[in-house]
Amino acid sequence: MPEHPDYEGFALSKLKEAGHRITMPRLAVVRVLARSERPLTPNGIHSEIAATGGKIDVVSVYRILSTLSSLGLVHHIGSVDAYSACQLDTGHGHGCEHLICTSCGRVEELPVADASSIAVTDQSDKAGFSVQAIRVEVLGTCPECQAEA
Amino acid sequence: MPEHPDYEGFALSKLKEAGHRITMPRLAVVRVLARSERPLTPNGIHSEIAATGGKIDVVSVYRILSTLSSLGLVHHIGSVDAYSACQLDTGHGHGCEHLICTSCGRVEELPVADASSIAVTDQSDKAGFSVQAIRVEVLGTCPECQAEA
DNA sequence: CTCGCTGCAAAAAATTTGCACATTG
DNA sequence: CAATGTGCAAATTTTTTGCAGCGAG
Repeated sequence: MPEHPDYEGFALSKLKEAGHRITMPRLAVVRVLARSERPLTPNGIHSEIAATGGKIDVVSVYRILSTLSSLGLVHHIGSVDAYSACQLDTGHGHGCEHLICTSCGRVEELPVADASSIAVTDQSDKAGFSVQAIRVEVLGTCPECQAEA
Repeated sequence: MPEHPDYEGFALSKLKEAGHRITMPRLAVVRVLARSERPLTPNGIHSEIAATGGKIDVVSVYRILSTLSSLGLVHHIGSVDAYSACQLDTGHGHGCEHLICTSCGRVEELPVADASSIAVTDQSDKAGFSVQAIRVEVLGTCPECQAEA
């Protein structure tokens, strides 16, 4: 049950669109990200690929992540210092919200409903701040983990 | 014009309160953080102290940051991978919002007005998610930098 | 005095860079 | 065939750990 319906296709077309080549290492990274329910570190991605019989250098993982990142295809999640596939159209310039379960580590990605309002709403004295992007990380416990407890 | 009125006093009493000793290295780190308008990396803090004639090992900076962090006295800002002084009372368990100017690097810290509502409001289907903490990073341009442009 | 904290030395981990070769389009 | 991207080796940078001695309370 991949978190992203067709992240692979989505990512590959974005890559092409940006004039990048579809290579095996890139495919491998994209696939691993697509299937992972939790954010992965560069090392995690590398081992994941290795575990699946794939062969790729960690260095390439870094480079590929950086490429994907510039295309908005992955998000670096600060609070856990790892990367997660991102399929939201970042075209509208806002950002997205991550629900991070501190128990199972799973990450849900959601569009920030009304990005700029978060910033502006609660502080009228900061209203002059022009919002380019927003990143929201919500740490907590997902329903499943609550049930287990 | 320190961003934090009396961060030094605030931090020191929090440290004591938690049974920690007030040492010179800790004082130095707290002061640098209090006076910095932008988030600093461990290295940045170290050089800043050195520049002021202070003498401290980077290792200590790491350890001190970790202590301060556990007391909620500093926040690690993911999108810039640096630390910023934090004076908000984190007692209410929510979190805080950072306005980060991508032009000058300055950071404003604000309490998240209605933390859980951010998460719950915009996705009723995720309502089962129990929120422990929220981190919001708003990237954009501050009024001053807009004026300059 | 005593225990916590620091500095120093060193190890471990993470990230970046240079370059020759392989591969995609 | 012509870039572009990869692997490998190695350098850098960042972060962690162990331990003996200093110093705050």
